[in-house]
Amino acid sequence: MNARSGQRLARLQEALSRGGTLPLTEAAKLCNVSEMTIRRDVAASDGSVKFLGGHLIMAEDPLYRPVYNLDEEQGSHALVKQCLCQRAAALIEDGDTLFIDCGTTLMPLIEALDRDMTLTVVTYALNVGNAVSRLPNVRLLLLGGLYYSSSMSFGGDEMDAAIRRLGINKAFISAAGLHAGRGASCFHFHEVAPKQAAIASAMQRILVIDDSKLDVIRPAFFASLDSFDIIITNGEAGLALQESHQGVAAGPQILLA
Amino acid sequence: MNARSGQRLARLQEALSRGGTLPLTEAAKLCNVSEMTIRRDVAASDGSVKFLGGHLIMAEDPLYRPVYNLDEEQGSHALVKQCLCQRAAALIEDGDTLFIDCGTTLMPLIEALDRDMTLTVVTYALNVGNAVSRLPNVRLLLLGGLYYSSSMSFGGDEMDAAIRRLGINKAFISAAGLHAGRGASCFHFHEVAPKQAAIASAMQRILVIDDSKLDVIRPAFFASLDSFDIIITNGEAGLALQESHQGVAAGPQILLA
DNA sequence: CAAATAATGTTATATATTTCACAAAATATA
DNA sequence: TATATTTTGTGAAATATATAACATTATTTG
Repeated sequence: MNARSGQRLARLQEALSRGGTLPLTEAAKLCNVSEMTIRRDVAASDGSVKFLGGHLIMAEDPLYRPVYNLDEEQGSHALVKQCLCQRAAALIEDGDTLFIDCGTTLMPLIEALDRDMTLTVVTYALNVGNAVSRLPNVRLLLLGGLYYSSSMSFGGDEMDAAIRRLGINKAFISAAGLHAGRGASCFHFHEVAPKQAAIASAMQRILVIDDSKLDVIRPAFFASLDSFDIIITNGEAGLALQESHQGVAAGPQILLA
Repeated sequence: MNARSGQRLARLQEALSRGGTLPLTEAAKLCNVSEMTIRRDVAASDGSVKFLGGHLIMAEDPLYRPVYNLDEEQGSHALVKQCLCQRAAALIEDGDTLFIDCGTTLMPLIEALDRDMTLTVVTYALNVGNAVSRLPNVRLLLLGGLYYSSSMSFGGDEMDAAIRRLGINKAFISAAGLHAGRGASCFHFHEVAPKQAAIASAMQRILVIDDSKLDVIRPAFFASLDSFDIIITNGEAGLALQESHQGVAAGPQILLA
């Protein structure tokens, strides 16, 4: 990078500082040089500006960008989770206050929310918070605390009490395992308190869990099967669960997506 | 434009709502459809999203941009803010517990953090939380509550007490205005409590503010000039402030970046 | 001022993206 | 259930963009 190149880059950055894009042809005119020279300038720069389709744009710092994860875990079961969440979203009514649990299972639920409904979402998950923060008609209550990157969620002593103070209509709970006898379990112990608090204080408790997690046990148990009003699942194992609960008055309603 | 197309577009707009670009391949995966379908959706849309070099971007039309976009503010003084934050980062020591205020001013501070230091960061800002959540050596304490999209931060009754319980070494505070007589002010009233709590409980209070905000008054005052130990600023107005505090024993130390 | 070096411009080539036309699938309608 | 309609997927052709090699123009330096 030479002396003039730096000056040109500064000029281009200024032009881009308001956002938007600058066509390469415009950039070349602006600096009174050829398009090739602009290309070379950008290539030699620190990466603050870059090319995209013949236009210059400000490079977005990945550090600033919220985690919008379509991670590996989600990838394989993405379709299933989407189906489960569509079923779950149908339960939501205008004005509801929802609790949305951490993990990737319930992310499609946020996408499936009716944009015209006025809702309040309570969560202790950063990924959920990020997604919900973009929805204009949804009030977001993020329960903070110490961040656990393994589950992209927060934990802390006051969380339990904070959740119990809230009037939650519907609690959408996720789990890493569900066993007919032992109940629902998760990987991380800090999730237990908020999950239990949500189950305890919500009017309606809905477990959303795909069939790969049925008949599975994970280190931290947090609720019995009967703690839930509705369990939304799928597959063979889901059908088996549904049939075993046929006619049982007290237990949860099993919905297959 | 058909019914599903609208849903997909809404999802894509959400993914793009904070700026940045989304590769067509990612967009297709996100919606579980082919790239061609995404192309058709975008073509049939009202123009709020468009293509550029195989990536989706938000159209620069201000009509479609978020009502109150902090990104714009960030761009304009990005270079200045980076300098200020570099100066600020030099004050940080291994093992420190830092309070980082909301807004865009202190975002470059996160970038400037020494990756080898073990730190704890306390914040009530979602954008700060997102950025810090990616740093492996930094413990993140995000103070949650009701989300205010205008400042990308949280507010709530318990925040004040929560902050006062913490042992904060250094509080990095931002402001929308600083006036020699009236002190520091910000736009949003919900920021007052956490800012004041941080100032009250921190060992060292550092105000980071660019010169465009000097001699400016904003609706919510939160601290007098003397509340700060260090003020990091720049420019002519910064120099004037520094000279007026020359030899004053009690007041804050003014650093120019 | 001429040789050497650096910077820029031009052209051709390689690569990627966009468009188009049609086939396949899904959905709606009779 | 069969038929029409809509929606989506695929691959080839057209277009645009990115890269690389070399020619040209400035700039420096002895």
